[in-house]
Amino acid sequence: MSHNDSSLPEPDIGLCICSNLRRATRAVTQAYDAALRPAGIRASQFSMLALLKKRGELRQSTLADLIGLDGTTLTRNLQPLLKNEWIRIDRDEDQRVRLISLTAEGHRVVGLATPLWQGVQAHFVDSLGSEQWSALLDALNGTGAVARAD
Amino acid sequence: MSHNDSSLPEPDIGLCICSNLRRATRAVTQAYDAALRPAGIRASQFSMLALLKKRGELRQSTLADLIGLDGTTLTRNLQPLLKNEWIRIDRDEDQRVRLISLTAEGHRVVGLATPLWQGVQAHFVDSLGSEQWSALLDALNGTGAVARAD
DNA sequence: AAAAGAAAAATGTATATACATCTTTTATGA
DNA sequence: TCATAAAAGATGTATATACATTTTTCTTTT
Repeated sequence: MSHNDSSLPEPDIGLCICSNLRRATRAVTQAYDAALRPAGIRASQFSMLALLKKRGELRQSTLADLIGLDGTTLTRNLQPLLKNEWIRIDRDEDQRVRLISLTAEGHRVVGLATPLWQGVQAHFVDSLGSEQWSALLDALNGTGAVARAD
Repeated sequence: MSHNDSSLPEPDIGLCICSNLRRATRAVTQAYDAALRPAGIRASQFSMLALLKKRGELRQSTLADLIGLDGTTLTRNLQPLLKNEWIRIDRDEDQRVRLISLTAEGHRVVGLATPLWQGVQAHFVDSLGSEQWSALLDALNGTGAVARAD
């Protein structure tokens, strides 16, 4: 068995906020993806489409801000949605701007997926209990705020 | 502005556990990646190398379990570590099994990265406060457990 | 000992993610 | 007006992620 090079106590990597977040996110994403699979949509895609349904047409950069996604990542993430014809991309008067909106197919898929989302979401909320659930959302908001404050 | 197709209240996607987790994880990962950049290593890579340093040689499948990573993902994630010669992959007596261990370079990089990790981790813990910090870790453990219980 | 089954990892394919840089278009300023 | 700067996206490149399937090796069963 190997030892530390110094006599200082090694920090506990097991408490790393980043790796704990990433591990939990992998597991939760798999659960949501599995629940949404009958609708042929993934969790990350559903969050974009549901936002477009709620807010209507959005600038691409606004969509990126709202989801907290790097702009270049959003450019890539829109491609599968386009390929499935769930969204439409139009130009603004300002020719630099792209306006994203749901197609009829997109509305249909969100409608299909929404009850599936409700089911898995309710399962998590019930299992956690509403107090740990809201503690989680609070902690995530706080943690994200710290990260973005840098 | 578009309305719901039915008169049922629309569920609030803003409270989706999955999308909130994913958003926070993106932001936090960017902060940890930025902090570790001077050592030439990413957060997800650091968590693997730090685990190997702590535990010594591990079976590939054990490593996957410990990080909570799909086995096929780990196969891919090991490639950059191999390319940088931070790890070595040996065969067990059982020729199906791969044994992963740190090289001298790997130890060196972990040593370089550890104080950087400590810095960013301390920043998050301080900013959150220890109570919200432990609430976060508890909630993440609970949530991950729910996800894996399916 | 040969066939069938199980375990471990790799491969094919698709999506998600971000940094550095580039292109296009609009706004500004001398 | 023309040059320069700024805004909005797209592209090149690299990593991260998982499902379905395949390959290799070992174990079990007959």
